[in-house]
Amino acid sequence: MEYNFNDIEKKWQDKWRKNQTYKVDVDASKPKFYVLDMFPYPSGAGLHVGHPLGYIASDIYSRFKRLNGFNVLHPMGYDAYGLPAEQYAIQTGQHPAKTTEINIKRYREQLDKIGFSYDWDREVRTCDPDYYHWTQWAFTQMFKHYFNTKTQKSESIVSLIALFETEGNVNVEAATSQEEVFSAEEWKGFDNIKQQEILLNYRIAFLAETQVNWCTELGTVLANDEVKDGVSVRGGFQVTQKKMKQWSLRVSAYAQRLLDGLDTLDWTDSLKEVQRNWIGRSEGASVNFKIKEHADIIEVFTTRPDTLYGATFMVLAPEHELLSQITSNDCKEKIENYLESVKGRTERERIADVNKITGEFTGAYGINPLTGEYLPIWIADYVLSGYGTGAIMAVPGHDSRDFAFARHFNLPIIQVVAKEGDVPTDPATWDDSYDAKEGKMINSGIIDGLDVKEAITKIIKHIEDEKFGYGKVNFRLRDAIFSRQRYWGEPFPVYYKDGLPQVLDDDKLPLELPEVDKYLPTEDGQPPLGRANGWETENGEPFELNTMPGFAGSSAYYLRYMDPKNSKGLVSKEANEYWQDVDLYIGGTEHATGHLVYSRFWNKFLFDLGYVCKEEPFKKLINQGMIQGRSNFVYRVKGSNKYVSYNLRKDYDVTDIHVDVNIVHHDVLDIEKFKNWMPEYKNAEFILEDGKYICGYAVEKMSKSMFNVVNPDVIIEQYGADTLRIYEMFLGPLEISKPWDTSGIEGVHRFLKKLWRLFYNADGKIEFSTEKPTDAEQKVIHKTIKKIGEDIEKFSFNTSVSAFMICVNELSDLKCNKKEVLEKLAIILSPFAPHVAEELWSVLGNETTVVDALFPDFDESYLVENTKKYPISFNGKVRFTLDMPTTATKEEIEKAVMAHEISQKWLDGKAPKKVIIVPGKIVNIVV
RNA sequence: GCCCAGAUGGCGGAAUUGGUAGACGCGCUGGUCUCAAACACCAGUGAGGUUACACUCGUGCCGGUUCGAGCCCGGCUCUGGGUACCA
Repeated sequence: MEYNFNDIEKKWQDKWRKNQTYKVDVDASKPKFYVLDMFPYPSGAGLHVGHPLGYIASDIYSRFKRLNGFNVLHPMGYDAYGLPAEQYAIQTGQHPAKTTEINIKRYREQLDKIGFSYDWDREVRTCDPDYYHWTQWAFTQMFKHYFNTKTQKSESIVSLIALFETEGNVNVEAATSQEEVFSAEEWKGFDNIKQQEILLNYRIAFLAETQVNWCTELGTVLANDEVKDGVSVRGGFQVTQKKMKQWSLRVSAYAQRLLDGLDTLDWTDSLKEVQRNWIGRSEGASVNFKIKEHADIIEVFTTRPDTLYGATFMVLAPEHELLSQITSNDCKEKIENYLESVKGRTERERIADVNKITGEFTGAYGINPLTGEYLPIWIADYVLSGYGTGAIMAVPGHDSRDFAFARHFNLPIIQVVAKEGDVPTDPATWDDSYDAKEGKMINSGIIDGLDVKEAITKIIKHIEDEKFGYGKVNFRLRDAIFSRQRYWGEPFPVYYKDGLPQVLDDDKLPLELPEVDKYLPTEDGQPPLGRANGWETENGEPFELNTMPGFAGSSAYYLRYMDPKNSKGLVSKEANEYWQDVDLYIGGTEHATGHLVYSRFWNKFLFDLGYVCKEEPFKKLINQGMIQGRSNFVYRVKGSNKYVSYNLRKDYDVTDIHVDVNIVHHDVLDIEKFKNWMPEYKNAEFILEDGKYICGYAVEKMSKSMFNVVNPDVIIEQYGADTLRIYEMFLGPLEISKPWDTSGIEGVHRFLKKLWRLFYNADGKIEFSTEKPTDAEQKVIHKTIKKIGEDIEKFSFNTSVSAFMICVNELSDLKCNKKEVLEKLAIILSPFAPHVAEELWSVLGNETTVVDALFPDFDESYLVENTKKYPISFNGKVRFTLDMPTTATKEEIEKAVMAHEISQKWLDGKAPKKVIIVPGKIVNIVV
């Protein structure tokens, strides 16, 4: 029998399905292992060969763990809500649920062909009411809790109300936007509306005014990356900054815990670093500045309170709330002009434009609390309203942005820190500020002469004693805006009573997404849900019109997989306590900040409430690299329909044209296929080299427009899923980006055919021997078992594939057909090539599936070498090799080396200066 | 700008973490088989050099440490990714 991969793969996929080979359940008799892929958004384009890379890696690891006796949870599902489906719905009128369903079906067909070991009974879809029931439920829980900063935990809003009733909010330490202080008596005196407004300031899920990029034409809020040059990327419509009531999640409350948790995780340092930067903890002080001739106070956050004596001006964000009150009459016009000029710019644009220094003087002065000096107050868009207090004290001597600003507007610069050993110089002569946090304080009153660290401690104490500020830790991490003006997302389980939001009771969940006539905003600018008929409670209270964002459904899906059919809760206690957390999570780097911050937050919240037993959801995480496309080009001679081959193109004036990589083989163009590819090439003429048309190539993003997309289905049809799986791994290290070039796949395919011939003789008959393997055969297989086991644990799958090739090459050379050896080979190969391994395992006479076999142990005794080929080098250059017994002593080795004739040549009669012998490694002789 | 990762044959990539650079595969060259092709198999393949050896050079660039550096240290160049005036 030939290696007929199509039949074999279909046969085993059917059997696995029929026998429910990959179904898993809680099983206390076995240790658990949870392997998770980042679930995909099912796009209309289907999968290309880049997508399954991570899935194949995780599948190999899952199968390996199962062979080692673990009960492996390895599920898959779909992140089914998303913008493309909604856009398509707007264009075609088709319900996004319908197109999503079609896309999912296509994804499933493609995934099934690759032979994954997913337990499909556990599939989840974020758009399924049985699933988003629990997304909505989690939201209602967030509505019903607040974050106690003293205990660093989320606690019930009911307990908060009890506190208010006994002592007001004076002693409450909470993550809140509430500023007004009230007593118990006052609280009791407030009416229900006032009380609800106050509570909203404490809830983890809260409604707040937020600055958003509003696009009137599209009737929606846009993300920063959907806006460019003040207009929407899609459509080019005007975008303005607008304040809107939006649901937000108080993610920032968890900033410290999100930071601390990183230390417990087995993630790469670079990924942890990205998260740390995103959370952005900084220590410093909050300082209050009085304003000349005004009662108001400007609160400022600084990480350098030590430089307070060096502050020479202040800067407010253009959005600062005190701006209109403090602006002097003669400056009003200029300030308004300035505000007009920055209005259209998004935060990202303001930040990105480093070279353009803009700002305007308000006419007001702050008062330095230490010196009583007047500091002119400016506004500038380099100060952001979303960070700190939206106001800074500017210390141009020791902050490079302040320095640039001071230079540009001719503001004074004072030196207050001098580098150890340096004499103070005139800042007017400086090219840049001195930002380093080291040196001695000068010109600094009570902290003069101290070094920076001491100065910070002392000045904070002073600020606190004098009551114009306090030491403070600030975070960059902001609360997550949770409202979207879209149709295709989870509806909020929220209705409005007297204009105030209330959440639905648990027994009213899920609140299902209603039908609408069009997927567009209403005429008066309401979100699409404004079109739904009867979108209100039984009592006529209107439901929320916004829907939830993409990250809502992906924040707890790993928990749902543990218990996907549970109608009583997100996950049962039993299932959660068994599966606990994700042992291995594989996905792309693009989720390094968004998804991985939000789901950690979500999980910590559920942990506080006692619904999950682990505080961190993803123990180990690996980012797979991107598969890039490898594009091919043809070269058209300008002004003609003639195409010149790659190496001849220099003699002509040519245009590079992308050509479909699927009609190019080893960079040779299939001319007939090219002529039929598009009508314009029908009558193309060619200038060939050696009778062939050679194409050029380039590594680019894999995309339709580059004609370099390769579909896994096509590869599978031609070479089989096992070849695809192995080739994807063989391309290079998992974490690294690398180009896809179908050319190399034949080597992998040849390897599988060669493997097949170890089992089948020249007549195509299965033939194996039950005799004991020879030592040479044992050595080959045991060496491979060892290498494969180690490589899989290191996720070094490309080197495992080489090891398999070497193993098959060596067994072929030995003409080995011993059952004992072949059987072990089938098992260790099965995670990589499950179909062919299963087939070969079964033809050896096994009745059970190879999936349930035991990964063989290797026997060290077969691996012992008794001779070592020593490289003998002179002055570090290898001149010859010498076989010595591994037991040889240094003295014996030296004697043998010195006696060798080539040594005599290199010694040239001289005595060696030094002889270095590392037993088992090398010999080096210094002459 | 900052952070992270990387740079090794014609190509994808190996290298036990300081010890024979280029495993494995692709491609290419020659050969066997075949009427021919495909498949398969065998041999060769970093550059220079030689009939063949010998030998010389060689892991982005410059310098250093070491008996010995692709790997460690200092400085630079380039590429990819992330991030963004975060006070």
